[in-house]
Amino acid sequence: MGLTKYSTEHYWQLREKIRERLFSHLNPAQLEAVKTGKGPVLCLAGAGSGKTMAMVYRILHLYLFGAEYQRQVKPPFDLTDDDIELMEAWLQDAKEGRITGLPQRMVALFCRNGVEPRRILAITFTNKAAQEMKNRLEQLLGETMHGMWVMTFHAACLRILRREIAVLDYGKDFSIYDAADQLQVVRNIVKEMDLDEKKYSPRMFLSIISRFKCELKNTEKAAREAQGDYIMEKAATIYAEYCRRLKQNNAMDFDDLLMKTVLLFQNNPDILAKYQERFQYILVDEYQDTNHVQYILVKLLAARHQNLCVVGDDDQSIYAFRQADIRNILDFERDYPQTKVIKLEQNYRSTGCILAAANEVISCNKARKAKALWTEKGQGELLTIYEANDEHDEARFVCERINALLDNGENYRDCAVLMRTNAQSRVLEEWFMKRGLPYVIVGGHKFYERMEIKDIMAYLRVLANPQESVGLRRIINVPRRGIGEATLQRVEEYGEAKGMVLFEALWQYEEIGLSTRASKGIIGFLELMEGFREAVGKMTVTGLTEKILSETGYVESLRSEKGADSQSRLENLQEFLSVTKEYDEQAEEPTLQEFLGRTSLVTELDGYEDEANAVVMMTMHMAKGLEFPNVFIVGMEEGVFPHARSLLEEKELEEERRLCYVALTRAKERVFLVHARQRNLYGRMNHSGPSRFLEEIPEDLWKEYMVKDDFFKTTMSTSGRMGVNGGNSMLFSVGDKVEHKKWGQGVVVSAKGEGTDVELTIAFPSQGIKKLLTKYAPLKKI
DNA sequence: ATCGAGCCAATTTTT
DNA sequence: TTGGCTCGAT
Repeated sequence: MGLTKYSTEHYWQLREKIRERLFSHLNPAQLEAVKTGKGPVLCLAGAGSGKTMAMVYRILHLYLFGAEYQRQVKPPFDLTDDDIELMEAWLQDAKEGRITGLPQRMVALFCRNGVEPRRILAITFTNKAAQEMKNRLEQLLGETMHGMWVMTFHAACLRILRREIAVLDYGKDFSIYDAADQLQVVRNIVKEMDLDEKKYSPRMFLSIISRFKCELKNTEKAAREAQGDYIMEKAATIYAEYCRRLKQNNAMDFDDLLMKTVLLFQNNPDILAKYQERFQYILVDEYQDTNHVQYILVKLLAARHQNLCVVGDDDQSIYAFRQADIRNILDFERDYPQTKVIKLEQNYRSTGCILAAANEVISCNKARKAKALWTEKGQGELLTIYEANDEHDEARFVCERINALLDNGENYRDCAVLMRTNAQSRVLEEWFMKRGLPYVIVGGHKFYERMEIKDIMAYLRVLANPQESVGLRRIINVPRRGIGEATLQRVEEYGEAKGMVLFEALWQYEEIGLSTRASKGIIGFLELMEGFREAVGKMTVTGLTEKILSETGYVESLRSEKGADSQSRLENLQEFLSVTKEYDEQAEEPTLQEFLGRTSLVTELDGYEDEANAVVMMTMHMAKGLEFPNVFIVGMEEGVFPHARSLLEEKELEEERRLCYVALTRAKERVFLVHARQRNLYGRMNHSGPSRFLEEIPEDLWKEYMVKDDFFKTTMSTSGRMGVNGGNSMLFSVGDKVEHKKWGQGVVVSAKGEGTDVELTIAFPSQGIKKLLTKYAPLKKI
């Protein structure tokens, strides 16, 4: 061991060469973002400018080479000739274009002069982004960076809160309420206050409450500021009651996770200091989307070391309605005077025409940081604008152009249809089905929002946290066990009077004096729950879930229901069980609590990519961060896009314009913009002119598409063919031979229903006749 | 307790 | 036009 042939100087030279080589494919701006490890960095990353790559490489650089690269006096003590040879060989390979990952040994040597992973915190908004970052780092390193936190704001806060639960006035098994749970609580309050639900919608109050929390307003402050404004006074009252109930339920909503973490830090300087010391290097993705709490949270954590790198694009801020505050990014330099501003303006995604159009549109906004994307790509094709007769003609046009693209060698999955609102998808879907074009809708209703999933989750939640009444209320009579609304009201009233939560009050069923039937139901329920309670901790989450599903009779009651609906619910439950199984197997120390925490912070978006080859339809909001060779933007009319609700306020209009910018910059090769002369909205025919955004695109960047074919060819024909999209995006017609995952081969006997909910009747020779929803069933055409 | 008719409102939604 | 929700009849 020890060095023989080589000088220490040689080691440092090699290391430097390797470092240069590793980052050699980055452009100068990206490189600067990567190498500026110390101090505040504002990285303005335009659309398609290689932002994720810059972040990933920045972390890699910190890990391997530290924040301030410098030659050390001594090489690692255990450096050997073999190591030197390894480094030389790697360099040789790299020169010949064979960079794959880094050899373990090299990583091990280098990282001794780097930043410890546990000092790094990388925050994203979505699980998907966090996962992607982790994956790419893993790919480069061939190992995971243990101790580093790469996660969403909410996940990070949840972890901190659970760790610091001791100083929090909360039980350690607190539940996390999602939007539906929140709404339920507000609705109950509004009802009890005898407010007219029509005039004072719970939704509105909920959004005001969310704003209070995001602005870190406590109930007193909210009440003080509300004085004189009737609605706000009511809102403040509801806010106070809402907080009280969540507290009583030992529950937090999404906003609480952030707000309580900030409060925790503000009230406990020692705890804050601990995390400041731990996270010496902080990265924040999509900084333009941060709201006030998130802003403060980051500010607190970064205050000590100021090694804060935020990445974002003010032009892509499209979540103001979720309290995202664009000032956070616009004023970053003011907040951190030492800031180094780095602009990533080279775009690697779109053609010149697309980029020019996007630049022109966004330049109409006033509140923005000046920047101009450029590309080395050629001009590419002109954008296409089509004036459709109506929404059907619009959909027809999209189908037709996609078919043309297909003849051109493009794939379905290379095409995306972007719209302003979800409702616009209906007509498009109809036409896609008729034309036999496979498509997927991204977004829409989510797995964890399905009734059966919410039910089983509610059981699990209540078992983890019996104080939790919203979940309890949900499942107490599911499946039916004769505990009706009237009974519940009485139990609740009793509980309220005695200061008990619902679950405690239930135990007092004798005191309350209920009907025999109700009592029997409650006893049955309590006995069941007792059985489950004993199983918590002794069984795996999967085991517990199965126990609940069978002993409550949930599965049985679904089975006895006929129809495709209950069938798909059973399948969803099966899917849920595979989620629990995966968790049980993969988690280091599986617990019910952790499982719940994890799943409540998960959404669907995390992986539509695996889907089959199909056209992707989604809202423009959902498209952020994605890219497609061909992008269709439909509904380019005043009132639709920009949306009618945004026309009054300049601010909102600018947000719509940013949305347009986001939509345009999704495209790599081609953009098709469609507006309709008339459109059926809410059952009424509407005539609106072309979107102002169309007028903002210079004429030399687009061409108008003219109809060549006969109008009658474009009207919908009612053929017997009934197509459907599916998880697999397949189309089925009567007579098709199909293969089902479980039941094997069969023949489609009939198809009925509309939209995505087409129910197929399929004859399986071995299993008999089954009714299935294509949407959910694991079916394949053969 | 449960189901169906009728009424009303109607963006976007990373967690 | 749709879907979500309330209220009234079984």
